[in-house]
Formats: sequence, C-alpha cells, structure tokens
Amino acid sequence: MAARHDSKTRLLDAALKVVRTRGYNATRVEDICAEAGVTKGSFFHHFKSKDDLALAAVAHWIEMTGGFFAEAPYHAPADPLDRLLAYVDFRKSIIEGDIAEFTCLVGTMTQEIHESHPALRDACAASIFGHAATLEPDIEAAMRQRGIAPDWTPASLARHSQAVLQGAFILAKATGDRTVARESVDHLKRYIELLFASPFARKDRP
Amino acid sequence: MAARHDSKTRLLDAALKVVRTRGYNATRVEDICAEAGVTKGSFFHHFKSKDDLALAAVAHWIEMTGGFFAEAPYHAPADPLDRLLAYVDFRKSIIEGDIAEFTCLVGTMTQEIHESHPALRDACAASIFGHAATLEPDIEAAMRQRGIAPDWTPASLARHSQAVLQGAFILAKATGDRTVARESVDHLKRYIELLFASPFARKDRP
DNA sequence: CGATGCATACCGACTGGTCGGTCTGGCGTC
DNA sequence: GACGCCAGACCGACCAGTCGGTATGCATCG
Repeated sequence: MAARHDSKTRLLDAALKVVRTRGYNATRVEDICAEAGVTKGSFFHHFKSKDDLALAAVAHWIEMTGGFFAEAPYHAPADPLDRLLAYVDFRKSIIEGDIAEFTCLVGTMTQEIHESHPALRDACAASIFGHAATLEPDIEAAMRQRGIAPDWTPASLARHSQAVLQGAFILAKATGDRTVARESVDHLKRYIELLFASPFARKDRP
Repeated sequence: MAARHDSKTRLLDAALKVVRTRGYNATRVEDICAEAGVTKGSFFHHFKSKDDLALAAVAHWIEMTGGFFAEAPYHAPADPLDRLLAYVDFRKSIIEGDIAEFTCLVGTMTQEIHESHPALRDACAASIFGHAATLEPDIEAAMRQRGIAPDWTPASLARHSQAVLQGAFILAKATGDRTVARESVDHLKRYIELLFASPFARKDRP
C-alpha cells in the first residue's frame, strides 16, 4: 500500500475530501497530509504553497467530474429532453451518503475565496460553467425538437440548474439532511418538464 | 461622532459587512474592530469570543432581515399568488450593488462552519428556514385559491426558492457578476408561474 | 451640593499557540 | 553518485484572547 510516486495524486484526492468537509480556510496543510498519509515535506515538494495545491485540486476536480459525468448513464436516451431529465435524476441519485461525498468542491471554495483569490475563483467558475455548458446541446436540441421558442436561453437554463444544485447543497449543510436537497432537485425537474410541456411556451399553439 | 455605548451594535454591523465579503474564517477579529472603529479591548468586552460574536451576528441578522422583509412592499397585492411573485421580483430587485450587499450572511457562513460549529449552523438554519416559512401562507393560499392539489408542499416550494437564491449568490460570486443571479431568479419566477398556470396541475382539469 | 464608591465601557500592549512554509538530511532508484 | 522523492524538526508571522489600566456615568451619603 501507499506506494511511493503516487503521493501527489493522494494529496489531491485528500484535498478534495478534506476541503469538501471543512472548507478551504479551515483546512490545514497538515490535515491534508494526514488524510493522504504523507508528510509536509512531501506536500511542499509537490506544491509551492497551499494556494498552489488549491489550484491543482480544482484542476483535478474538473478532470474527475468531467470523466464522471461523461461516463454517467444519463446520456443513453435517444430523446434530448429525456437526456436532460435523466441528468437531473442522476444528480438527485448521487445525493447520497456523507455530505462531503455529494457536495461540490468548487461551490464551497468559491464562497470563501472569491474576494481574495481571483485566479482560484476563476478556476472554480470554469468548473461550474464548464459543466453547465455540457447541458446546452441537449437543451437546445430539445427546444428545437419540441418547437419551443421561449424567452430564456439554453445557457441560462443550464446555469440555473447549477444554481439549484449549489443552493440545495447549502440547505443540506444547514440541516445536515440530504432530503431537503433532493426536494429542490425535484422542483428543478418539475420546472424543466413544465417548460417543455406547457402549451403556453409552444410555437405551434393557437 | 462614534458615541460611546453603541460599540456593540457597531461591531455587529461591521461583522455582517466583513463576514459577507471575506467569509467567516478569513475574517480576523481586528478586521471587524477596524470596520467598527473600535479596539480589540472593546470587542472582548462585549463578546466572549469570535464564535460568540458570530452567534450574536446571526441573531442580529435574523432581526434585521425580519424587519426588512416584513416592511417590504411585496405584501401589498391582494392576490396571494401575486404576493408570492412580487416577493420573487423583490428578491431580484435587491440584487444590486456590491456582492456583499445582496449576498446572504448565513448561507455564506453555513458552508464554512456546518461541520465544526453545530450551534452556529443551527442558528444559520433557523435564519434560512425561518425566512422560508414566511412564504408558506401565501403559497398555501394561492394553492387553495387556484384549486391546485399538486405533489409538492408549500414548505418545499418555499425552501426551494431559498435554494435558488443561495445558488444564485454562489454563481454571482464565481463570476463577480450580478447578472447570472438575476437570471436564476427569473427562472424561479417562471417556475412558480408555470406551477400555478399549468392545466396539468389543476384539480379541475378534464 | 460635593465627595466617595462602584459599575460599566473601553483601550492597546502583550502572550501563547497555531500553522504555512523552509531546510537539512536520508533513502531508493536509474 | 546523482537525482527525484520524502521525512520531520524547525522558524517566524500571524492572530485569538488576556490583562492591567483609564475614562465615564450614576448612585448614595454626609
């Protein structure tokens, strides 16, 4: 176990875990080292500073979540709206276990560092909005397919879905209970269904 | 100026301002003192510790926001659904100015302290869910008046609205731009309109 | 009325612990 | 034998909290 040469990855994984639970500022370098089973020497061998690690951790997060969502089953349905709804279902289904396990690293960090660490904030933003952007093609396809020409854009709905999720995580942290988060995701799903189902939104209505 | 005897209030006001911008952990006691134009001695005369101040600041926040929303104009409309939609409009209209000015103190703090300070977390939760609860009567009245019997509860929609707002604030912090936040509030409003307008949700549909 | 005493409000130098970051030395591997 | 990788003692800045002190009411009594 704990082979040499993988300390860097283990530090990054540890950082994700610890920062997601404690937050960024409250996380000490030694907490991450302890979680990774590594010493400070190793930490500062791989990273110039704590902030440097944070940047790397966000990059690592983007890479991990990118793969995770790319391979998730929600892309299967043939219908684009079904894919979108399957995405929402999938997001709901992974709200499971410990808070740190389903919560978003970059959303958590953004709150703490948006004023003080512009570079880090931009990296967090790239993660959130990059992920949101992956939803746009399906939203746009669904709009075309259903003949809808609304006063909102695919991009704004994609961003809104991320807002709902981020907000749901906050409520979950406030209560210590996943239920309230799932509930909000249900509302998001209902919203999307209504957006595409409502006769008032259809081009072809009388 | 800066009469004696109001240091405590000035410290609380300063705490709201500084914590909303920097976050809780990154805020030093001396930052709050400087903002309040008061010294450390005064701080620790009024508060046992930084955590003690945090608790008092949340209580102060609950009191301030309680009065602010109670006196806001959105209660004017006679129709309960109109009141609810006016609330959403109002929330959108106050997303203005500096990020710290429209952002939520307790949402920010929750993220940082939910694991480490249970008492503080409960106080934050009380603020969020207490505010959400003020929306329930109007939601319920609107449901009755429009003859809607949906599969969601007034409480859950009230909580969802808070989730959207909290999430919108995160996106605003990530981009440094209010626009994304307002956009999400627009989606929330559209959702509520659809919920009450959709024939699929009506009791009296064929 | 002034003096005396006491409580509350406030000040700011200081302390003691904490934590990011450094440095020296060692171990394995090519 | 040099170089990447790591260990952990150590340093120094920083900061929550302390402590001895001063200032300002506000009673009560002679």
